[in-house]
Amino acid sequence: MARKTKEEAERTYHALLDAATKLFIRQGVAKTTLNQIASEAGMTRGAIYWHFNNKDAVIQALWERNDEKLRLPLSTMLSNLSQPYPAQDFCAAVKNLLHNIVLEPELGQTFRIILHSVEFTDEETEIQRFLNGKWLEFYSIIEDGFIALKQHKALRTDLAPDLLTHSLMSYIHGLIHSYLTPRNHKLDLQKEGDRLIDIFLNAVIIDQGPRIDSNRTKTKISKNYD
Amino acid sequence: MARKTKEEAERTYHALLDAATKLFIRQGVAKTTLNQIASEAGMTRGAIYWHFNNKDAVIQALWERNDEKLRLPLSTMLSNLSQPYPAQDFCAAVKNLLHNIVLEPELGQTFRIILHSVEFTDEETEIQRFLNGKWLEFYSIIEDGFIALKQHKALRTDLAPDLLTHSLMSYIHGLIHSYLTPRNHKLDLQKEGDRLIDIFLNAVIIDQGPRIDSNRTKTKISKNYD
DNA sequence: GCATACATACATTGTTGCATGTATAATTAT
DNA sequence: ATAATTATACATGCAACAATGTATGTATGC
Repeated sequence: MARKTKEEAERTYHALLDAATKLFIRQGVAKTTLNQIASEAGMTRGAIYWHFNNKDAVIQALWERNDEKLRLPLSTMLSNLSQPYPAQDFCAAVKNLLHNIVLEPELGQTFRIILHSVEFTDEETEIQRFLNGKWLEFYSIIEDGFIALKQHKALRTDLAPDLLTHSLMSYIHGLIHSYLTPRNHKLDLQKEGDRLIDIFLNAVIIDQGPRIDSNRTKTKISKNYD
Repeated sequence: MARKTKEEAERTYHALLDAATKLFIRQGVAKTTLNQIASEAGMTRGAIYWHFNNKDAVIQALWERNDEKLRLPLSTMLSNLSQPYPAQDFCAAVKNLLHNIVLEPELGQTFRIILHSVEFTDEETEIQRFLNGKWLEFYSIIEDGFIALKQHKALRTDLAPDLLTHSLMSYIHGLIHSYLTPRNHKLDLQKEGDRLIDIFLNAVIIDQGPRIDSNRTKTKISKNYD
């Protein structure tokens, strides 16, 4: 077929990723063939092999398309912890992360595909290496946040920042995973996300100057609920 | 070939599951063929198709073989919360769950396969339905524990038991996932598991009568490490 | 004698990767 | 400005393998 303009080519690129997302969500990565993806996008397999090397490269591109939607806000919010009560900002940054996933469908779907359909094996694959790199970026961002909190004496615990980072990331991972897993009894992250983050963070960080009881704290910290 | 005795047949059954575990961990479920599993176990595909219907059935059997190692201890511990300070037992039960995963390699490997290699799609597959059922069992066990704690006024928060259950399960899921994911910068669940559970549970449950500072609590609660 | 516990063989299907085709956009030369 | 050239953005076709499911064989335990 005829050559397209650069803009048209980019539109096909995104159409392919959209189609892949749709099919991956519906029937899984393993059961989705490159032919199906192409058809769903109104193309043939030639288009896919032009834009990507293989199916894993599609997944990788899927993440790269949504990466900065998550990383950028978190990074900027956590590196600008305001002075009187930095823990407030830290808390808000984490909540904002969940908000983004809940409010941006494409981001949520991409996250779901990554969480559920990428195998982590002992023989490290390329996409595995890629995702581990991305994970490490987030790890560093959050750890820096905890380190800053520690310097400002805003930590309630004596646990080391790296352990706190593992802990928080595990919690966030679990919450998102629970939210994105199709089950009858699902977690309503939209409604309860802020509260669930409050529970955890109240255990480790100090919200403002005076030590506050956790019952009263809850209403103080969460400004998004009444 | 000749027919085997029942004991021999059961040994092949387990040999097949062992082989599957080994290969799934090394190269992933998707890239592992039934032929490879059979060869690894010193059998042919005929043996697999005799014992299982397909690859998903192998995974399902893998979980069933390890299911009670997790569910039974948790269930018994959480349904027998001792009276003066039930939160202590609750905490111990959760820690014990992590201990089992850390100390029993087969259990950990099985968990890893389930976590990383089973796709959860919108078109619900059979193994998906199976695992969702298992998840619900654990959910109920833990929720019952929280309900009991609430009745004994051992909850520090006014959050509903179902939310607390989601929260704790997400956290545990995240911790285990982090521990079982091959990465350079991994979480040492063996060393830090108890501490990480303490952090979280101290935020929501009351350990014993008087309010205790979280620093001292750590050494009080964890009896398994010194 | 019947069911069991496999091995073996086969057919079928599908998917990947690549090679090739091709029409046009973009670029360069004149 | 226009012609020639080249790179682009796919479509199409093919070869090849590989994996699954199943059907059938078979020797033996029960």
